[in-house]
Amino acid sequence: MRTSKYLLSTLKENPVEAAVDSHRLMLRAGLIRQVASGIYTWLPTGLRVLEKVERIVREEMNKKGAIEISMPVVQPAELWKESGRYVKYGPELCRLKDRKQNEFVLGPTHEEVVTALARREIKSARQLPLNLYQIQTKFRDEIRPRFGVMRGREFIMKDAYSFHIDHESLEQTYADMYDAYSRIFTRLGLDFRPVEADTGAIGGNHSHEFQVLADAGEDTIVFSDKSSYAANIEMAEALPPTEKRPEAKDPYSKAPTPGCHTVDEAAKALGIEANQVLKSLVVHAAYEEGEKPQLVMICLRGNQELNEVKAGKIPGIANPIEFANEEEIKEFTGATPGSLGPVGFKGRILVDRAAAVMGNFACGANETGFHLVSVNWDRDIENYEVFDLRNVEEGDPSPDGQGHLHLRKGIEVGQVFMLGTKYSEAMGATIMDENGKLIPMEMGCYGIGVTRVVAAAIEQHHDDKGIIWPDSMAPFKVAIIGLKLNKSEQVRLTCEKLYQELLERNVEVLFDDRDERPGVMFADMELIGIPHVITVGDRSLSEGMIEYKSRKTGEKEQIKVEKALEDILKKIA
RNA sequence: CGGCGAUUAGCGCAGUCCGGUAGCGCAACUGGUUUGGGACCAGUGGGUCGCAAGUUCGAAUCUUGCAUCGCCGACCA
Repeated sequence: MRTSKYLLSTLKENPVEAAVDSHRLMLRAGLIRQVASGIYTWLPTGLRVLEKVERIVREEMNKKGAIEISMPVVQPAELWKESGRYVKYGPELCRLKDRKQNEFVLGPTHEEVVTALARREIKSARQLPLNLYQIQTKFRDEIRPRFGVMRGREFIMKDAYSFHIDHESLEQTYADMYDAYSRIFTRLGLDFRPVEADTGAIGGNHSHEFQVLADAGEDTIVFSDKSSYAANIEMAEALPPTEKRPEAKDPYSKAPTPGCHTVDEAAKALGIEANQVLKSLVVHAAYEEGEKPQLVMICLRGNQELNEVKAGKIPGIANPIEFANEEEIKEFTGATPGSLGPVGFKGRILVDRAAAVMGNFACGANETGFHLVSVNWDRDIENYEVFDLRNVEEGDPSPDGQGHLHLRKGIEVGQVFMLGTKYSEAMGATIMDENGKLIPMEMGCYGIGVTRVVAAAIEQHHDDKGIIWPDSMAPFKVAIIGLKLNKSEQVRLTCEKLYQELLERNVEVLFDDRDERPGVMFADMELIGIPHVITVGDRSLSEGMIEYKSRKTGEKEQIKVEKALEDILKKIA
C-alpha cells in the first residue's frame, strides 16, 4: 500500500475526550473515529488490525473443531421471551419494532438464536458434540460507554456455543476452548491471566475469564503468590478470620456524631480508627414485581468493601443487589443513612465474617446524628447471620490455603462458561439419549471481545511515540520511508524496487511516498506502530546502504542495498 | 440512572458576564523557499454559532424547552 493512495488520517494533537492511552492512540493513529456514543467507524488501518485478530481467532477455533456460522444482529423478541431474558436482560437490551409493529431486539449475545437453531437442526445424539461459532457485531446499550472501543455499545465479538449429550462431553469442549483461548492470547502477544469468574447475566454454573493485565482495566483480579489460584475479585473468598472476638467491656452508650455520613467521618468524630466502626448498608430483600421490598441490613468492618456479587447470591436477597433509598431507610429505621446500625434494627441482619469478630465497636444508633460505642454481637444484637460478604484485600490469605493474595487491574478479553441446560431447557432443545428419553442438551458458551482485544493490546504495547504492535497484530509488517523522493531518482527507484519485491513475497508493506518532510513520515510510521521501518535516503544510499529500524527496540542498522530484501525477510520471519 | 460540564470553520479554542451581524491557532488550498525527526514566507477559501420557541428594533450572547457529547459517580449509609 502507498500512503498517497491510502487513508492514513493521523492526528498530531491529543484528542481531549480520550482518557486512556489506547483510546487516545487509536484516534491519533487513525484506527477509529467516533460516530455516536460508544459507536465507532473502523478506518482502514484499524480494520487491518481487527482482521489480524479475527484470523488468529478463526485458526485456533477451527483447530479445535468449532464450525463457523453467522447469525443475525436483529432478532425476534419472541425468542427472548421464550428464554425469559426479554425482561431479565434489562435496559441494556436494545428493543425495536419493524413497520408491522413486530418486536425485535439487537443481539447483545446469541444464546437464544443458536439454541433455536440447534433444536431444529440437531436431530441425533450422533451429531454431538457440536461447537458453533461466529465473529459478528453485538449491541449492548451500555449505561456509560467509555474508553473508546474498550466499553463500546456496538462491538465485535467472537462467540461460540457448544452442544453436548452429557456433562462430561461439555467439560471436554470447555477444556478445549480454554486451551484455544490461551493459544489465541499468547499468539496475540498479550500478558494475560485466566481467572475464576462469576457467571453474571449469561447464566450457568462454571466460568473463567481471560484478563489482560493493564492499569486501565475496569476489573480487579486477585492471584496467589504461592499457587496457581487466580480469580476475579467478585469470586474470591475472604477466608474466616483467625482472630478471636475480644471480650465485651462496658455496656454501650450513645455518642453524638452530627453531620457524619461516612464511616471515616464518624470515626474521626469519635476519635477512633475506621476499622473499629461497623459499616451498615441497607438493601432490598428478594421481592415479587409490584411488591414493596423488605429491608435487610448488611454489616461490614468500616474499612472494608461490600462484594455485591457475593451478597446477591445469599438466599432471600434481591439479585442483583438493590440499595434501599433514603426514604425507605428513613421510614423503616427512623434515621437517615450515616447513622444506621444493627442495634434495634427490625429486619434481617447479615454480617461479614470479619465484622463478626469485632468487639466493643461503634455503629450508627438508628437516630440521625448519633452513634453507639462499645457495641458487641450477641450481647447487644441477638439475631444475625454471618456470611462472606466483603472484597478480599491485598495480603489476605489465598482461599486455597497457599500463600497470600495480590490485586491487579485487568481488561476482560474473553470468557468461557459452562451453561448447563439453562437455555436448552427453557427453549426445548432436546435430544434422545440411549434409553430413548428426551433430555435437554448440555451447553457451553465462549466469547472473545475482538474489538476490545485491540484496545487491550495497545494498553500493553505503546510508548510516548505511539503504538508498538506485536508482529501478529500489526496492520503492516514493514514501512518504507523515501526521503526526498521527488528530488532523487536514486531514492525513488530503490524504494519502488524494494516495495515491489516485498509485495511479490506477500509481505504487508506500507510505502510512504508522500512528498512530506522526513520528520512527519517518521512520526506517522511510529505512531501507527509498524514493527519494521526502512528508510531510504541519498546520504546512506551513496554508500550503498539503507537504514533499518525496529519499532520495538528502537535499534537502527545499516544494511546493504543488494542484501536488503533478504535481510528484511529474515527480520520479519 | 444521579451529579457536573460542553456544544462557535476539519481539529483545538476565544467571544457570552455587559445584545449591535464572528475571531485566533493548527489543518486545507495556491505560489515560492526548504528537506535525515512533526519547516518557513506570502496569499486564498471555509461558519444554519447543536435544535426549537420566546424577549428585543436587533440574539452566538438573555429566557425556556429539547437534543447530543464528555467527565465523575453509581457500597462506604
